[in-house]
Amino acid sequence: MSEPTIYDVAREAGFSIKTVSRVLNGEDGVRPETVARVRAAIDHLDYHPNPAARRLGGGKLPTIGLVVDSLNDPFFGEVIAVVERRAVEMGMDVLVASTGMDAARNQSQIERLVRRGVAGLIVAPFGEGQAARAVLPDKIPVVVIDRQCGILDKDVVRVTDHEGAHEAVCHLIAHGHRRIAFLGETAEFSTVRDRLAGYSDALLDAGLEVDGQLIETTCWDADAAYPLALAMLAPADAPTAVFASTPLVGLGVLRALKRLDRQDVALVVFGDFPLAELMTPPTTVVDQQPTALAEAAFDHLARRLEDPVAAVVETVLPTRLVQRGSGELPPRGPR
Amino acid sequence: MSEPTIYDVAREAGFSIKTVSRVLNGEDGVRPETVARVRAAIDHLDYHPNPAARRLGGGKLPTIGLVVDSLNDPFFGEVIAVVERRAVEMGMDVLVASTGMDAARNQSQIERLVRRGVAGLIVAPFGEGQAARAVLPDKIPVVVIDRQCGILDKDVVRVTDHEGAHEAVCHLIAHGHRRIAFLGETAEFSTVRDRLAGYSDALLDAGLEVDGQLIETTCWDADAAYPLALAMLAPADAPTAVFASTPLVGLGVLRALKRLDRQDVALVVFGDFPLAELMTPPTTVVDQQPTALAEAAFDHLARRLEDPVAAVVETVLPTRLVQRGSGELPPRGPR
DNA sequence: CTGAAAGCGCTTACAG
DNA sequence: CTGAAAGCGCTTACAG
Repeated sequence: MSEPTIYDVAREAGFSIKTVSRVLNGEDGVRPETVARVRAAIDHLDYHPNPAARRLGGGKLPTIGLVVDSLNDPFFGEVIAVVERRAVEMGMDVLVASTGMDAARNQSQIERLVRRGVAGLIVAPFGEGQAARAVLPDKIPVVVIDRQCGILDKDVVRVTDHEGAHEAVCHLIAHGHRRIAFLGETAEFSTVRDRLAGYSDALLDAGLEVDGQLIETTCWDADAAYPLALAMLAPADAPTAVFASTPLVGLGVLRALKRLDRQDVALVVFGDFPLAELMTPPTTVVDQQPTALAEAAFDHLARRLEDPVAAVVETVLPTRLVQRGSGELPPRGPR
Repeated sequence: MSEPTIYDVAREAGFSIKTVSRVLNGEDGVRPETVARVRAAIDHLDYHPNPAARRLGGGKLPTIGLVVDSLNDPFFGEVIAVVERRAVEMGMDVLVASTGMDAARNQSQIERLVRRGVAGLIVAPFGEGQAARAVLPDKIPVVVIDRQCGILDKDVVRVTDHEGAHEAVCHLIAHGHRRIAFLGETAEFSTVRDRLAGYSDALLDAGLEVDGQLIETTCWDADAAYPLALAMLAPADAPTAVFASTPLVGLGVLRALKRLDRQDVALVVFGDFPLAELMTPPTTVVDQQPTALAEAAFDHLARRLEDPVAAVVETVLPTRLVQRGSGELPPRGPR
């Protein structure tokens, strides 16, 4: 009728509940024969430990908390999908929380998940250095994804922002472009700063000047990026190429290009997005490989769940330039 | 140091823990003055009830379970975002689970969430009639979204699949099309069957024949849809318009059109998708308004959380034809 | 209107 | 290698 408990398993196996608990938690110092008998009872009764009781007794929930900017975003959508699949494979589940890029909400969401008793956290952090670090708990494993935010004492999994941007801009330069715009969200984000640095370094490496007029770092989202992209691209002396530091900004640029009915402006977007291949021309991107990033993040969390004092590691995954057409356009002639 | 408990609140307020519990659960029969004193103590100590203890005592977790086909899907991404926002607003959190369109996994995911003790469930069901119904729990509120699957004793929130498809196909007919293809996933889905019926009825209403050659219902996903769409559109006597029953199928069609370098085939997709407006021509869609659907689903769940025996309701939200260009193309001439 | 008691199903700390 | 006891922080069922 009702769910079997640890007492039912103990009775069935002929041992005390403590021994069942030992088997459940993989503690050693139990005779193999005993382990087998307990396992058999567990299987026979289809017993599942009660997570609430386990939690109350002093353990953690078999649950991973995932904190991201936004839940309806293709990049984080991939991350959520991978984390959930991996979690379920090991019998855990996933509590999701979004920050909406708000510092206060970021903090309250993390506190809520910790209070719930999640066993570990995967977080796309928010803020800078001490502020970003301070809201992360120390009692449970935390893996930081996407951006480092100056956090040095947690595992971090991110991509080569500087190198990826550098490669993209070198690519545009190699195709003949000299006036290349940079459009990004606020430079509050370390990822945006890194990508901007990669952009600047690529220009300097090629002996080109970094023109502040061609740099826009207030494109909070696609709606904000659209008018800024329009303003950047409308003039007669507009740049011949654009580097968009995120898909959202890229979307704003694409809308502006559509509005201007221009298909001759070269474009590379940092971050792949669905339907990029269906744009006209198809959009060249720097692929962040969110699936690989999420897999790596989960690997690190699983490792730290087993060994909480493992050395802190920073994993920097390579990006991949995906040439689809828009990044290979030559500079247009003067109009 | 450690978190305050109900005993701390009781001591601070000068009442027993039972009275604190009453205030916490909004039970009536407590003097207003007492409520105020307890509330003040709660605020003063920044007390948060321990969910695990509450659960173990016999209550439910302050948690909503959300079960969908896939977590990285624009439609469900919107649903997840809305559900999480609403849940957090009422102090609850969200466990997500994906089924991958697999019946066994669907069942195990639901069982897992129920075992965890979620207070309620929002489910995009899977299967048909008795099979779909059987896996849903009866002890907690369940709201079914997107498709009914013959489930009659649970709240359902879905859209006008038949009418939306009917309107879309009438729209194509009004623009002069006579040979209109239907591309959909398996007819196992009631939504696909409803949309197919809407398609057929629109043709019949216009005195047109329903040609089985123009109906394809084995486009499981975008990769499967692509070759099927290619085969459908390549011949000289190909249909002049396509109705795609989901965004995934629409994506396959768009790829095929790109491959064939054709911009003269009319297209309406059931379900909006990001960047539809950036296609060439921009894609006309039947908008399912996932945000409104998710809001309605949450409203129903919240209602049923308060009143578990409320009458079962089926909510059918209207769709909205969004004309962007691809659905307004005239039939091309013979080649 | 308020409270004392028992119990939910585990875990930790201690014995043997 | 195994177990008896206490306790985690709530809730339900029962009193008064």
